[in-house]
Amino acid sequence: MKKPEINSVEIARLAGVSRSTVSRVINNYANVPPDTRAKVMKVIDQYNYVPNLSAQVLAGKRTRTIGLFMIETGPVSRDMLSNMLLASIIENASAYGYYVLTYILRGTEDAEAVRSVKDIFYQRRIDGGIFIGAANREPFIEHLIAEGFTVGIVDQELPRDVEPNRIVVNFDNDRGMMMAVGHLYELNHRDIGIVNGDMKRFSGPNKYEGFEAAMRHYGLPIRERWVLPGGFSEESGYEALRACLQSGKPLPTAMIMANDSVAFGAIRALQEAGLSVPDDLSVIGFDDHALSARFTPALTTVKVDFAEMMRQLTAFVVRRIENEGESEPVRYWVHSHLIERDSCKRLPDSVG
Amino acid sequence: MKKPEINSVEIARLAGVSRSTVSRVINNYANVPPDTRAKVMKVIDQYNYVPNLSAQVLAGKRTRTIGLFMIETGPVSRDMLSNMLLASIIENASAYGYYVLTYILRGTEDAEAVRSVKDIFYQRRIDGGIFIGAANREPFIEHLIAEGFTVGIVDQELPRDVEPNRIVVNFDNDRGMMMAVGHLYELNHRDIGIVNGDMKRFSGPNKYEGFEAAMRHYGLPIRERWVLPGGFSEESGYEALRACLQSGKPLPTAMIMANDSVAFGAIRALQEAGLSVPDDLSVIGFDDHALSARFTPALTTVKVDFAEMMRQLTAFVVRRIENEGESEPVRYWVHSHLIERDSCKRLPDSVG
DNA sequence: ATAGCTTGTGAACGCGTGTTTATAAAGCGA
DNA sequence: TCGCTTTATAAACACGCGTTCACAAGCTAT
Repeated sequence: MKKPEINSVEIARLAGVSRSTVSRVINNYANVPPDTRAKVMKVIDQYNYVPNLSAQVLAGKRTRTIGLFMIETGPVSRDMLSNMLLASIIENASAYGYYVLTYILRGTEDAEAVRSVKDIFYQRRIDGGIFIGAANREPFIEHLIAEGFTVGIVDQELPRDVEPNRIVVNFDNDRGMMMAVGHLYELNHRDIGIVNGDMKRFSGPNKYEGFEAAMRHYGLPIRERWVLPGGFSEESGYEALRACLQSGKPLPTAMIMANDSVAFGAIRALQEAGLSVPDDLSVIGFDDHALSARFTPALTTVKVDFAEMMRQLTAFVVRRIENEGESEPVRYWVHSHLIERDSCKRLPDSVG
Repeated sequence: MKKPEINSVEIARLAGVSRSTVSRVINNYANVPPDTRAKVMKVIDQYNYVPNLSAQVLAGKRTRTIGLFMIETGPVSRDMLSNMLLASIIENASAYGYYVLTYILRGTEDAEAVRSVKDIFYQRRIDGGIFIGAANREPFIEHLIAEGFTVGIVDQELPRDVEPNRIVVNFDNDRGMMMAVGHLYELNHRDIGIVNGDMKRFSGPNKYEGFEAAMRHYGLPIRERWVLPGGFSEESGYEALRACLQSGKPLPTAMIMANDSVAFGAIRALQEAGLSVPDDLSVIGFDDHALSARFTPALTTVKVDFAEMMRQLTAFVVRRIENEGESEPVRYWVHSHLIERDSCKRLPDSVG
């Protein structure tokens, strides 16, 4: 790329002032009289002068850049790397005058991952990082926090205790499960099952705990045969239901799925077995996947407001960046709400 | 963020050499003997030293950053901002040691848009830009090229003449249409219609031209009543078919849609009117949207290999960046191929 | 042994900007 | 008018690194 001919020295010369005066104008210092400021601004506008960020950074300014690290752990996070997440982070950052540098990370297990993220922080001097797909409590994150970086996390676990220096936004899975079970309860369902996500990763444990609590709240028993092991992919949902159907065990009247993809797979298995959703089984998913509204049957699901979540996360991160002293932990729960579509059926009022 | 205590001065001191020797080691200069290099490298590794990019840039190096500009023009480009595009650009750039700074641009009409892109180039000194959603020939792009920036474009138009300094990858819509019409022809369809995209934007005109050529090639007439005006959204597809059905005109036996979203809408309109796809009408879409495989009926569509397209585009842009002299125009057509699913029906062999 | 050459290395400068410090100008009270 | 304070501006330094240039040490050829 060709070099722009113009720099602050030139601007100063053209405006007939010194370079430091130009700097004071650009950085909105108080001690520059209106007429001088106007004079300088005129030249700046005329020549479309923009300060060189590298020089500014070298002289001690921020890069106004946030690293967005998408951690790739199988197909799950591919799905996460969705329009919503990225677009909202970029738009919100942009509103604060920050730019987003996106980086795809394959896993967070090896030392190489920590190393490459640290290198990006040091080499490119990004002001902060947002991590999608990493758990709050894993060593990877701990390392980065220990290094003193500003870190924002989309967490999937329940918080156990307060971690300092940390900015975390959470899915409100508890509430989501409560609404899902509640909705089914209102439709007179009493035999409710669940296809779990990966119980070692992401929202798996959290959602199951929420399910337990919700069932307890509504006074419903959890039957082990209706707690199906799963994952977060469509395949896992398909396999879970196929295995269940093959075992010949009776089905519940409704099932809650770890997410919408799982629901798609589960429904496919049911349909292949000649069963109908919602007539033979009611299904509720999680996430409100882009597909869900158009799926047949249109999927009832617990929608998480991702846009709002990212808006908050970005705001917190920017704020932390701009108030260097701060280090209080931040936790933000994003509301979820139920979207009723066609995959749940009302049962006749029972005898009770 | 706290400052890293270590810089090249420190490294030099610790290794017992001068700073320029450190620099020579880092930049792989020839005239440094193996033992000196080893000595320096050891200290570098030990302290996890990474050169400060801002300082490197200021001293004349590249930022190794590519700007990814997603132009937002209605819901279309929201759809474009998909996993595939972004992930492939990032991954490919990453393989070349480049990073991606993503920016969302609302339209390219006003001077403000050009201005903000230019500012990013000058201020952040990105090495090049990739533009998604901008047409190759619009003034916006011309401005940027004139400024001397390295620019890569995903184009939607047919090339008319050779434009210098330009890197463009194209959808192969002609071939796609040829395959779509050919497929229908093989299934004995002779009455083939089309729901056009926006004829003023993106691939609209290109696809229609391809459709014309393909129909001509197979010796089929184009009936005006089966050329429906549309857009690129699901709504436009729905409206197009609703209007068509309401007019009471007879339907063709098959229709090609501007893209898969349009097809979803069109199919919805047909189903609402009690018609079946593919029994009453065969439908082919474009793009192989994430939904298409799971849609009911699973949609036959022309798939464009976006990943390959982005791979090529990124490679070209990086190459252009690294060979500063070059300015030959680059054009690359990405192959498309037909994915047969369930939305097309074979008609009985006709009398002919 | 000396001139010429090669190889390795350090000193010094430049990149563009922010910021501190010194200086000049202007205003003010007596 | 003089000394003092305030205000405006310029000069100088720092940021971290690449690179050029000069120089020293080691080598070869005569």
